[in-house]
Amino acid sequence: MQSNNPKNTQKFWLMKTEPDVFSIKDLKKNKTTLWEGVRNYQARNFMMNDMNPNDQVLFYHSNAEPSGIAGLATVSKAAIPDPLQFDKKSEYFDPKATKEKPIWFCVEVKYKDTFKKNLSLNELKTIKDLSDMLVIKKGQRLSIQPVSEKDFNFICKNYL
DNA sequence: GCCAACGTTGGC
DNA sequence: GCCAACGTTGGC
Repeated sequence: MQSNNPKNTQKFWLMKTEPDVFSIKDLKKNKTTLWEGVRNYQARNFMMNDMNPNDQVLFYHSNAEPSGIAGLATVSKAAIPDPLQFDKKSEYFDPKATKEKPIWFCVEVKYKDTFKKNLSLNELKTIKDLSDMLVIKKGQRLSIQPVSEKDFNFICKNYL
């Protein structure tokens, strides 16, 4: 699969996770994790086609109190077939997937940093410089979203 | 726990 | 290929 973007360009992302399931603390403890269980084609396509090692990630807690950006991570490995699609016992098992023709992919993500204070969704919505971010848009459910370099840097500079 | 918004499925 | 019905996400 050919990417629209050159492989050597560093890109920026926001990745959502429910902290009850897997939080920035868990990532810090584990150092790296496979971003398994994504079952949305748009999010899959980002991982499969556009995410490369060394891309930077805003680690976002959803369904949290409060929801918001909790940390930083980096993409440490390019996409591989999501092992859970082959695991009959997993809730992410997909009977249509085969080893020859996997359907779902996941990247590996590595811990980088934790925000001293979560940058909550409420606060994000009030920041004029970040008004283009997808995550603040109503009804935006995509669990992996592209972030502009400008927004990424602004957040790190002012809120980390 | 509610429900708006969105994605997916499947009948036609 | 349309679209109604259903399932899921995720803020609140």
